[in-house]
Amino acid sequence: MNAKVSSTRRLSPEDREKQILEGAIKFFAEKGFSGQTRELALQLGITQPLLYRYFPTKRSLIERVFNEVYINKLDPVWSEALTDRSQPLHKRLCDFYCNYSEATYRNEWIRIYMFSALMEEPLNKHYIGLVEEKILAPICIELRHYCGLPDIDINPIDQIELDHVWVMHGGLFYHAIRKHVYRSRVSSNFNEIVSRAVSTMLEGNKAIQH
Amino acid sequence: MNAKVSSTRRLSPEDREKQILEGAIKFFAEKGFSGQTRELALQLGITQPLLYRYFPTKRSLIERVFNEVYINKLDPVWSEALTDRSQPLHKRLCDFYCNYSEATYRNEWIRIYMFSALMEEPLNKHYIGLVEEKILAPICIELRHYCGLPDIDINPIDQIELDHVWVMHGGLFYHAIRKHVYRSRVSSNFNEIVSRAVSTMLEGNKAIQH
DNA sequence: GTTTTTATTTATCATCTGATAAACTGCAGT
DNA sequence: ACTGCAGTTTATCAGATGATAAATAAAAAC
Repeated sequence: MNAKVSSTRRLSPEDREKQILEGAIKFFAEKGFSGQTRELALQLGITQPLLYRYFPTKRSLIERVFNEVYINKLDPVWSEALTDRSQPLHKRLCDFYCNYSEATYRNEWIRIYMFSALMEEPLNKHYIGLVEEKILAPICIELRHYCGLPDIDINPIDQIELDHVWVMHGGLFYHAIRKHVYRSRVSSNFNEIVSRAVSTMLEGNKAIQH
Repeated sequence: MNAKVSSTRRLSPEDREKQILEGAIKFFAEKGFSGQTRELALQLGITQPLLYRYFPTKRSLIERVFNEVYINKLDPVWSEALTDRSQPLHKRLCDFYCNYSEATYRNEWIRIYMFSALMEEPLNKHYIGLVEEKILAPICIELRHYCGLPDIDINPIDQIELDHVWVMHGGLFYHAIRKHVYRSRVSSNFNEIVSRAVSTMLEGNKAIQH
């Protein structure tokens, strides 16, 4: 039954580093950053000092984990597609959340993100800024256009407007939190959830016209 | 400037226990449960072994923290008021989230909740069950009635329907996560956010009638 | 005022934990 | 087959960390 877990064979430095990094992602996603190097090594089937041949400190390994998980996961094409008015807004939003969720609503991504946020890692604030600038502000603008409200040139987007869009965005993100952090039973058909949430948001906003 | 922090005076056991418990709530909310007893003691202005006179183990202190923060925070009156059809649903939902958020969208509550969820504490699953049963399922029922859809007796509430309501609920909860976990700047006028989210949700659902 | 009680501190333990150094071993080059 | 390089392990350290026992001191009891 494959009892030998890719055991203590000699690997090339590149392979070993990659193996450690990927193992560390899984490990820290599960245990948080206070997880211990010995337990990580055990899980990798190597000895603990070997980690220090590839990463000078535990902290440096954690920072490599951040890079690996968060670098270049937001494709700028997606946010450009958000503003392509040749497509109906409902479709644009559904497509966007389909792509976005596939990239980020993953177990390791979500859990490491929450751990890092609780630990006040700068990663979090940086990422939030990106989300507001590249995703939520564009959605606000498109939403105004959809509802026939004044353009951004007339009055700029304010905090209340941004927070209103955050409710849908956060609500969808929260689906991933429920799945990967709470480990609740959630409906697997996420596209259906997105489609309903987007429809409701669009029709609701059109109806109430604040 | 009150440099002496309620210093090393002798306190009655009740007062000391209360002081430790309240300090522990603040402390663990900030550092997570891997925060160290010596640092907690320092923050309280007492020595570390004194903690062990009042709590046999660190774990027992953590469990007292859970009790203190989460016991009886959900007033059953709120969920009853949700189903009182003599009031318009919009008002009922706004009132509910106003009360609910005041009780739970607090720094210590939110942060300890996220820490405990990531650590797979049973607290979390228990609480989620309560939310679905006492809050979200009733909202689903009221929403059907509001939209003129078939009653619960005809077809029961399914996972998709629950998840749809979770999007608004989670979106509002996520506001508190942004504030207390991410520590982002959020608009302070939460009632306005709630009112808009509820209006949008109600009108949107009426409009699309899935 | 003396004694007793008990809240609190000091001193300390055993284990854990990140990190280092030296020994070992598989493999490439000759 | 021998040699040397480099990937890996064993042994170990120093400081941290949860927990305990004995000593101290403030308040209560007499």
